[in-house]
Amino acid sequence: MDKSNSIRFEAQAQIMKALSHPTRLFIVHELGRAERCVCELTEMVGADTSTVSKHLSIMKNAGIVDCEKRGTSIYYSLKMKCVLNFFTCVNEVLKKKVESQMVFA
Amino acid sequence: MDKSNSIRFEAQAQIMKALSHPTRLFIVHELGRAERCVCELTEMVGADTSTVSKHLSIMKNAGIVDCEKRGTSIYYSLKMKCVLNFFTCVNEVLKKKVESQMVFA
DNA sequence: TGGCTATTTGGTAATATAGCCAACAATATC
DNA sequence: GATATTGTTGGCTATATTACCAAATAGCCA
Repeated sequence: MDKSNSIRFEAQAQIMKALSHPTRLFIVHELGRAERCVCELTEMVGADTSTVSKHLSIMKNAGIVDCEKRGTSIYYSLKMKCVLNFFTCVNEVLKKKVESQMVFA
Repeated sequence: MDKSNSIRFEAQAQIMKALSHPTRLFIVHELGRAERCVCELTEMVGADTSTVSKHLSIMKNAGIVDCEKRGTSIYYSLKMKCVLNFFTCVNEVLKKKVESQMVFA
């Protein structure tokens, strides 16, 4: 693994990491439907505002979401649209996992 | 976020987490080209065998890779082929990030 | 100005992850 | 059987992540 590749894999890993938390996946899922302000997401997630804000900031830094201030609120939107396609792929893996585990049930 | 969705997001997050480490991404990339035994991967990665073995075990549990014993060695292969497409998506995000950071350079 | 509302940031404790070494298991070879 | 080769697992330490609370910041409106 040479240096430039190692840098690339680290950058990719950072994006994947930003997508590796249930709450963040929920938010991505929700933003795939419509943009939302922090307070709406906070309500939906059911956690502390600061917690949700931090999740959003992680995804913003990773380039997954974008935000725009309008009035009092900050509206977040999904920038990385292609991630939605990937969920199909992830769900297939999950389906296979469930099936293979059924063998032992 | 109702209960069944929360379970689904957690399951998805586990798969994403298994893909959130540079070394594991390197391995996925490599297995996308050809199957490899642990010793080959260990050599390529340049870490302890136990470290590589643990990375592989994490991905195996997640359903991302598969393994088969042949002769003395255990060959790992990529089960979740669709992940390779996703890298295109991730790389686009990276490209956008680099471009947007250039504005401030 | 002063008080709201919306959001971010810092601090902290609990938990999870990563990597190395050592020990173990399985198998092949002499 | 003894020994070498290939992988996995347990133990340990260092580091990272998460979630909450409290405090700071920003903009709006009376």
